[in-house]
Amino acid sequence: MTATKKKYHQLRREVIKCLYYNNMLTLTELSKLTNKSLPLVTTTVNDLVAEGYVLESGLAPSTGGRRALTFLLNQKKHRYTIAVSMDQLVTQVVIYDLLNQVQMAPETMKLSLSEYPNGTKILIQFLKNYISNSGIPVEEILGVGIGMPGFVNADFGINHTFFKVEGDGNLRSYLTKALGIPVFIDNDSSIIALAELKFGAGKGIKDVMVVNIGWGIGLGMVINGTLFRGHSGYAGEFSHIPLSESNKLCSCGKRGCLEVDTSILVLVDKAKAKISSGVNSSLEQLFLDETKLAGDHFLDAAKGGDPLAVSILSDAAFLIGKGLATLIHIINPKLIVLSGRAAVASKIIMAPVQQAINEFCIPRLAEYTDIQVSEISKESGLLGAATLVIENCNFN
Amino acid sequence: MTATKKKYHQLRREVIKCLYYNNMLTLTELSKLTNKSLPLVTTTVNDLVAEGYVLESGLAPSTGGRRALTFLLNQKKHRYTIAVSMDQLVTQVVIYDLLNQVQMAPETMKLSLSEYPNGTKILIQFLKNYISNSGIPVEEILGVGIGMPGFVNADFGINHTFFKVEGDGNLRSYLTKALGIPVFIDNDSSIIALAELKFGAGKGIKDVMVVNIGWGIGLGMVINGTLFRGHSGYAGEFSHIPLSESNKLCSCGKRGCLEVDTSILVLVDKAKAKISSGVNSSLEQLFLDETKLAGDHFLDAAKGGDPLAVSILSDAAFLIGKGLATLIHIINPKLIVLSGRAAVASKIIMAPVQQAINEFCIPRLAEYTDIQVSEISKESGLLGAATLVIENCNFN
DNA sequence: TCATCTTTAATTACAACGTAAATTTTATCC
DNA sequence: GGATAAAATTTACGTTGTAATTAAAGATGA
Repeated sequence: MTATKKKYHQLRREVIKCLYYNNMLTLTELSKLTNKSLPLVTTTVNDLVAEGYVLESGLAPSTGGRRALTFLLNQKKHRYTIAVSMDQLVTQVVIYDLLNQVQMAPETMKLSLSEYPNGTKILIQFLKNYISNSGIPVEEILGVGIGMPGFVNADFGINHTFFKVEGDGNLRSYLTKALGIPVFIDNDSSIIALAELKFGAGKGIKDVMVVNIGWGIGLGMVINGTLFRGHSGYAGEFSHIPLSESNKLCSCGKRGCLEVDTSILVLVDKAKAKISSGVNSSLEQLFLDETKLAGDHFLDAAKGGDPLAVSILSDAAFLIGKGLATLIHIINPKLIVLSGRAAVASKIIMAPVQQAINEFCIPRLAEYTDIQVSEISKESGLLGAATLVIENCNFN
Repeated sequence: MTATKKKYHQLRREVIKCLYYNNMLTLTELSKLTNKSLPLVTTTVNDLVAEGYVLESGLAPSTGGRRALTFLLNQKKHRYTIAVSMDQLVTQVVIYDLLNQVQMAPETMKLSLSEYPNGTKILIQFLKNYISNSGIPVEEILGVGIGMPGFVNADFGINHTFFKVEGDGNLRSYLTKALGIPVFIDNDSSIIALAELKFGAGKGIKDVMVVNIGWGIGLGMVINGTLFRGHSGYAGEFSHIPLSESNKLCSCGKRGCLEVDTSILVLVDKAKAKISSGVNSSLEQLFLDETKLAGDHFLDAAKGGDPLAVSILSDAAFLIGKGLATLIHIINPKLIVLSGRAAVASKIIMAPVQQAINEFCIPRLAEYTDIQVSEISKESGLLGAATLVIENCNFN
């Protein structure tokens, strides 16, 4: 392909992405978002309309002069993304169209990554079933985006922690081959940060830190408006910074890691210990119901005001706040978003986090960083995975 | 000025900067460095040669084909930078030409920023004298670059900690007016990072952290190849992260700050306390000589192997290493450079820093980050200040 | 030692792109 | 309802980039 043609395809992709993130745009807006001239954007959009990728969608409301034509992505072009969101215990999949509308009810599977270190085949079968049940032809699927825990190098497509594969160790190419669809993988916390950046509280903000409070503590970093991964792809290893005074041994082999005192799994253990030592709590009953994960029971109880759960969660949130104080000192971000499973208990988390920041941050720094709880935490794993596909696929 | 002319001037400036950083370049190299086409770079360089800014400098050694013409900046164009490097106690100034060759012996002045909170006038007089003694006409001076401690917003030209000025509080415009030369200011640690990025160990590396170990502990961050300042300009407040177990109160009002146990001023106090409690040390004699700062005596003693100084400095370095472990977890940089006054005692510092990193870092992360002691620490404050001018002036 | 081939630089021609002026369309004001 | 103002398109032209061409140097081999 000639250099000129490559450039053209690049702009074509940029235009599609802009419409994906912003739904409906005028030519002037597209020109500004892509940093390309209006004449060039105009011809590119015309081509995309002719191809069927983009639809003309009536006139924009007047802003005092001639009304602009608006454009949006065409659902009837039948291009879909498969979004997969994994955590330590649960894997979820859904299929979206280009407007991020769900095409088939999401499916969930329990898959404990530490129990099934070679769960790759289970994952493949799960995805194959889901895709074939959807009835959507493979050639209409742009790609499969997967957010997963572990040390993931997104560029090379390797997960150094889970889903080890034989040969070159390249999980992405292995899955791509197995499914017959382009697969893109990234760390779950990076994926959540991507979702916040494009669709959530971080939209349009340059420096955003997204904390993923779940079975572990993760951090996705947005710096200068793009996902920051560090020199070798492992930036944001927030959960193992030396911080806590606790002496408990972490899975990483060190003591004092943030994760040891703040992951929801640990909080559940703490609650169980308290209960068996005689403390009364609604959790005692809830934990008997095994149709739901203990961690989710715990969060429900905290949200419902159970004193034990609230107390344990508050303590953890305070420690996380202390970690965030360090982050604020180093990065000076505009915004910190609290997300992940624990975000449902937003009211209980916010106060101690803010309190810790007040206590451990220089006031001048603290005042420049907003703290928010994610409003899209329940779907951000899937939305981010879909975004990963859009960012990387070819739109052929 | 039309948009076209602006673009032309931008490329002109880019070419001059590239030659400033790389000394001697061919047209092909310039084209790659500026991301501009060869024809365009060729005409731009020809214009610069005609103007006298750039000199043709013979043929490059052959690489197997036709030999390329090389170009370098023309000293005889008579354009100079004034570089000012300030710390809490000492201010230094020098005048460079475009090849960073010293035009007049540097001058040093003791100026304690905390004792003279309004030292602005002293600084102005000092610089005026130096400039007039140099005999270089003002119109040949491209600008004055100043690296100074404090919360500095380089874009707005404001120092929120020192040198407060009346009115709009804009130190840069105040100094520019007083000196009649464009002035550019930045935080001293950012300046040192800039110097490492352009002339030191960080050359060509994308993610570099530069630690400034001096009267305090500073951090200059290079992320994605450029100086990172954070959302409101205060990124890298490394010295006040909650870390140490010490209970000493920091100047910032908190306890446990890194600075409380690691700044050279504190180390001197520790040494003095030990000496008066009866410990023998060569420092006892050295501290009597007041022609040199106590901190420098301390570093000399450590470098010379004095057991007391070595022991105190090693302990501090270990704590700094613990802080760096946090930094590595969050940023995952390619390189950490240890610089500042303490860099002269590199051999004593390196071992405990590395030890702390081994102890507090996940091995996978630690192995991806190199630690080095700066080789240009003695002049990096001045070099960086000159660079600040080159980065921001107009070359008229 | 000279001719030819290979490699890299510099130049040139042409196509792509951006800028800014001109034109069109719409809304608002009188 | 017409004049005016504002904003969106279109057009024309100048700048920039791409790629082919020419030039210059070294390498190779008879």
